[in-house]
Amino acid sequence: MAGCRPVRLERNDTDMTASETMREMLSAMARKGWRITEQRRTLARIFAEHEGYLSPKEVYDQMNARHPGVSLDTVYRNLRELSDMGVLEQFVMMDGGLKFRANCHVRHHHHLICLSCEKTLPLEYCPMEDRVDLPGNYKILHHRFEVYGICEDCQTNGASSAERTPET
Amino acid sequence: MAGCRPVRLERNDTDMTASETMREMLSAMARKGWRITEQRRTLARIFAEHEGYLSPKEVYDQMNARHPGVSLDTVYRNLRELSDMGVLEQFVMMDGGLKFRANCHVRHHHHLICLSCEKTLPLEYCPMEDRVDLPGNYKILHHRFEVYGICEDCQTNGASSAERTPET
DNA sequence: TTAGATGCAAAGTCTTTGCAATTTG
DNA sequence: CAAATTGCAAAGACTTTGCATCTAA
Repeated sequence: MAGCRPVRLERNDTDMTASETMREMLSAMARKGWRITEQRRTLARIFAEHEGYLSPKEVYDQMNARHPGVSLDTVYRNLRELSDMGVLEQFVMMDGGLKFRANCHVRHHHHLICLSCEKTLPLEYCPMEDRVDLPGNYKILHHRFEVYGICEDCQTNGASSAERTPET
Repeated sequence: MAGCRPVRLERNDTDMTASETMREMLSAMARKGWRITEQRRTLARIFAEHEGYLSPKEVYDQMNARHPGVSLDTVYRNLRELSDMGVLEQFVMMDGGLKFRANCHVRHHHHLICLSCEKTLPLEYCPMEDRVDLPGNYKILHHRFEVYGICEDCQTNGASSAERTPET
């Protein structure tokens, strides 16, 4: 998907188009034996076309715009199930809010996240690869690395609307 | 505080004792013009004596044990205000749950967190120091780096009680 | 046809707020 | 004493659940 290209690669080196992404999402659902309902098709389209994270509410709003009448709980159900099966990445923002995005599973990476518009840019670098000096007696299971900032567009447009200081 | 020593230093190289930590917390409150109530004294003691994170509910339980009759909303109020003023570090766990700990403000660092008992070990390493190749057009504001695992004690004791897979 | 998906309404969890009563300095 | 702090109860935000109805395969 568009938001998934590694930093400093040209735009279309490894990109999937939105429709490729959408096809992938739908076939993942099908592989799981899911029925492809109108809503799920719409859901897939929304994430395929959006680079970055969306909150349940934002997804709900976009669903309603394109496919009026959906209910918020169905959106929640589908988001949860899709992230359980790895099609979406779930994410807890620093203020505790939930977010989802189409999963960039090309390779392990981290994100640079715009605090204003919440678009994300992948970072190829992973601090776990060799730098960290970890105690040997821990069984290491996960890690988390994110960088937060304001992207160029948002700096220019003074679009500080959604900008907020993370609470952590 | 005890949990604040950097990895691989001997236990008492840079430690503050619990009572030193407590004194610091109380004087920070006083500097802010706060009244030192029994509850706040108890709160300070709890965090001074605990290495690692505590949820609001855990704090509430410990408060009740030592000083019966506190109300949960007062605990929330004090936790929020203390972390606003930097005496406590607030933290959103990967499942969205809030946690607090006495602030190790000795120097910038990150944490290795046990998923079972939630004790934390500070990591001196910071990925932002030189390694990451960030785009120049972002205004970088924050970052977050945590490593999750199971500590030796919890591996030994099979104390997998609280162990859960983070949802992110 | 029928198992799976949805909408509705209700319940749950966690956190915050308003206000009167209490306590600290 | 005066102002800050607390407890209580209620409201809020967000998410999940139960169940009858509907629908994709």
